[in-house]
Amino acid sequence: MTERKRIRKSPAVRRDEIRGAARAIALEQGLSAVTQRAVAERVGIVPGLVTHYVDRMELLVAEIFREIAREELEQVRGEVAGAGGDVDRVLVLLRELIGDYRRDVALVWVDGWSLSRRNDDLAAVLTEEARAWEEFVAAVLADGHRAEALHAPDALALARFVVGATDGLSAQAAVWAGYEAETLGTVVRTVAGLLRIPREELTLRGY
Amino acid sequence: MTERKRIRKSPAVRRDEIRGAARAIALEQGLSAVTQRAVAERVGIVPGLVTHYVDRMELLVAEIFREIAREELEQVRGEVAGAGGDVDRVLVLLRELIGDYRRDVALVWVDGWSLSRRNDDLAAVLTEEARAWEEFVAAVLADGHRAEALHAPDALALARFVVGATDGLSAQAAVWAGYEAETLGTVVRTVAGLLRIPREELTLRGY
DNA sequence: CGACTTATTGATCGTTCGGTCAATAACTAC
DNA sequence: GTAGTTATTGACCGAACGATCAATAAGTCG
Repeated sequence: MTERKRIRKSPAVRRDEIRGAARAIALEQGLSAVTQRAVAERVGIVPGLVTHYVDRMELLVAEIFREIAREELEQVRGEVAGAGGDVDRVLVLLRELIGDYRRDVALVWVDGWSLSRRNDDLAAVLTEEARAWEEFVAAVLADGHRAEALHAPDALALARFVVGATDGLSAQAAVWAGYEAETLGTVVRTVAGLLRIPREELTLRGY
Repeated sequence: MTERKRIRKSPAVRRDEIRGAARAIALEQGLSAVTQRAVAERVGIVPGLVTHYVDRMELLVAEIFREIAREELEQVRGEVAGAGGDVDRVLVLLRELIGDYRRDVALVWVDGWSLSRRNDDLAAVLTEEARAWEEFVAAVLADGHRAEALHAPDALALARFVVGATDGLSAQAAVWAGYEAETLGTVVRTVAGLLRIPREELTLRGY
């Protein structure tokens, strides 16, 4: 019925199609749904062709995870860079992490944590990306500290706390969504207090 | 070689053996390793016998998760109940959640989050147990608030924050262990600040 | 001791997974 | 137009999953 002529494409294009399909599946149905057959069907090719372009499926999953994590980090990085002062940068960061968090991406992180026990490639990528996040947040905090807009003597330790806490909170929100809004305020106030950001800075911004 | 006489046991005993094996596997190798065959081999029976006692495997996984989560909650509940004052109860709670957290249990929670997308029974249990945790933490905070030992006007919102944050932090620690100790101090100080517990209360306890 | 209940086995089914390979046909280049 | 390169197919493996069911034997009870 739906038998059509086989279309021959350049390896580069095919590779992109496969990675694109894998990425979409990961975001829509989770990392563990990224299977040879699922990717093949989405691209409209035969399963065997996927492995022809992908050494091992485990590796593809790991690379797709990296792609998604990097994308998110760069997006937040952009938002934060666009913010005005040092305090604003921190507040924008928190809003991005909690308020405007992306449910699909949060679920991919959860999958990553769970799968990394059996997928070594994924485990390696996971720690890399987590480190990248920590360093980014630490840099934002350190900048604010240098500018004396906030108090963050040990920026890295604080960053780890912020990243860990927000990860957990977005994971929660992702699974039983419902109270992101009320949580955002609590998180912002908490971290702001930790950073000794003056209370009036928050109130005049509506937190 | 290892063929031995078949041993016939009472349904109750067999059921316990199966649940025990499933629990051990979940803690040692993760929730997704709780399979018909793995459980059967561990008990020393044939795979078919497992399903004979267990309706559906998905349900067994969900029930095992509940067992593990409840166990942990009750253990922490006990520790907290044994603590002296209201402030101490909160500090003990945090120590249990972050410092003395159980790596295997934290990983089971991560697995649960990830698997619950495809296992509805598990998803239901997961939300139940998460609610139980929230309510427990909220109760501890509310008690402290009533006793005027700390400031927690909206105990449930705060509890959700604490649970979410500690979940994320223990998940992190579970995967790339290494900085639990330094994290504990940060978390304790953060939450203590949020609860407006006087600083001297912490210093004289060594935080 | 013999009969009955049922816990237990062993065999089997259908599905999905990752991975391999010869055969084929679509483009390219001469 | 024709030959050659190779992207693509289709047909396979073996392994692991959940699940079902008749046949069997262990323990119990009269």
